[in-house]
Amino acid sequence: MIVGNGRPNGHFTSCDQCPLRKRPNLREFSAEELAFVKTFKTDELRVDAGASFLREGTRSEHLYTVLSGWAFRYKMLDDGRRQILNYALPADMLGLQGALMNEMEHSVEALTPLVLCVFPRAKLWDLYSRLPSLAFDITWLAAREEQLIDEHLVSLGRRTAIERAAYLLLHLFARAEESGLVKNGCIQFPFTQQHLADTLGMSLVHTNKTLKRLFVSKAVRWKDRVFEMIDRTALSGIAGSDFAKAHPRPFI
Amino acid sequence: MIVGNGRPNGHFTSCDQCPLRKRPNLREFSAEELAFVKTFKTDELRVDAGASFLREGTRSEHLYTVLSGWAFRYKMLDDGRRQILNYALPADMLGLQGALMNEMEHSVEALTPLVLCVFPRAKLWDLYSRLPSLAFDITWLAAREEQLIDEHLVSLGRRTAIERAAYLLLHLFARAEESGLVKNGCIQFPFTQQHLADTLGMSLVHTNKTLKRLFVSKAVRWKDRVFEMIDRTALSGIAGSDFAKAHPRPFI
DNA sequence: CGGGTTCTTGACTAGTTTCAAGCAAAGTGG
DNA sequence: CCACTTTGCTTGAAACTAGTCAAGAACCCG
Repeated sequence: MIVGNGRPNGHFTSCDQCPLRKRPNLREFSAEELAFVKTFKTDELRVDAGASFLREGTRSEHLYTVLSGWAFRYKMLDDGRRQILNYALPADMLGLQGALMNEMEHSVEALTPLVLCVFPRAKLWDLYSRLPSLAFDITWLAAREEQLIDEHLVSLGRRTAIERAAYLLLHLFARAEESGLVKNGCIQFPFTQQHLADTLGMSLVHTNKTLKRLFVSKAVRWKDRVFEMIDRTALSGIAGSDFAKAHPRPFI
Repeated sequence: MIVGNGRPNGHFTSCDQCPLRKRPNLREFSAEELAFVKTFKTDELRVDAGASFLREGTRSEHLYTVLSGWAFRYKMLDDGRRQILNYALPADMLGLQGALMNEMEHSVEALTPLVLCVFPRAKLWDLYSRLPSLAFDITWLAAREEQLIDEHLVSLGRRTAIERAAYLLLHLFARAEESGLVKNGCIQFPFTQQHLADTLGMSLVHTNKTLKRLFVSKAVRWKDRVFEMIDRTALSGIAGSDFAKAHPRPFI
């Protein structure tokens, strides 16, 4: 396994022209907020796919926001069993836990090449005392993350294998869509089946067989790393539920 | 199922003499914080065991802190399958999600008779703008809740039935201990096996058989609603991991 | 064109649910 | 105070679901 190997970055996207700001579902900053965030962001980090840049048991000096790419949060048991907790896409915040608690209780690995905004944990208190609106946003992001995991917990605890798989695909697709990564129903999918298996809490073999059952239903296609949503309604039917339209959300 | 039926309460524990404040692991308030919290708490609510006082899909006008008793957060699928997400004990905050998002995405039910401090959601913004230290605490509480669920997710996804059961008992015992509910290794346990089954993501029957396997190992005893931890090390061994000593924590 | 990773498949085994039934304790009402 | 009902716990057997093992195919990279 590759150890986190971020390297500092020559150029540096200014928050003024943050590409995420253009997204319609992200809330706008006030001038004051923008000014603060510009000082809050001290660096930009690029991480190779497969590298873990936050690790369970370590303290993190920083908070990150994903600028581009996919990452995933995971935990490992001593004997190597891995559980993927959730995925992170552009505008998602990572490492908050390490900034608030003493140590990270999970690791984060880049699934694709990743660009991150770096915020020093030391300035977090500044943010809370000077920009309550941003403090509120951070709490909002933490609450939303919890909500996603709650839903995931229901899947692992109470959904059947095929419901679970369908639900996960629906979830990932919806989030990718929110991030503008979907082009006429298609999306570049960076997962291996092992990733999905470790997310679904199933073995690789059983995941493979379950996905195959899903594919014969013709609701989705997944070939050569490209995932296509063909019949979302059908997939929702298999999953047993669908997602509410995403509300506007904050980011930092 | 009983609908939330809290009734207003004649007497009202003042924050000055909050019984939780005495607990050594809870952080002390400054005079300013205490003064604010006294105005923040507008009511006290008593809920009968078995009543759901927060419900998925509704908006909650309030935030709650558990003063005494046990509650649990859960989600239900359309066909009645239930997944318990986590438990709440004294000093834990509930309903934060509803205060930040539009609607609750889970329900909360009282497991025992419950006493709750009531905070109006409308004043939350006040708190964020005037008391950044408390805002920080709320974020901390949200992050901790997420951490607990992360761990639970690992259990459901990657632990075997007996590891899962052992881990859950260890978890519940540790939290009860933190709350001062344990007296020489014994604790009044308000769960039925159905609760544990819905937490562990297993059927009632299999939960029963798994617990039995645990009991013959003599690491724990559970008779007549009293749970006794006999050999914590042995139980940790079965679970495959134990808990770090709890750090001091905030509450509101 | 290797050599590695990822995907697929079948056969077998282990783990889990479902069904069904019985028992014990606690609560209810005549 | 005693049927009677309800709730929770326990057990065994049968059916089903998921994991493990093993091996081959497909794909990707240098």
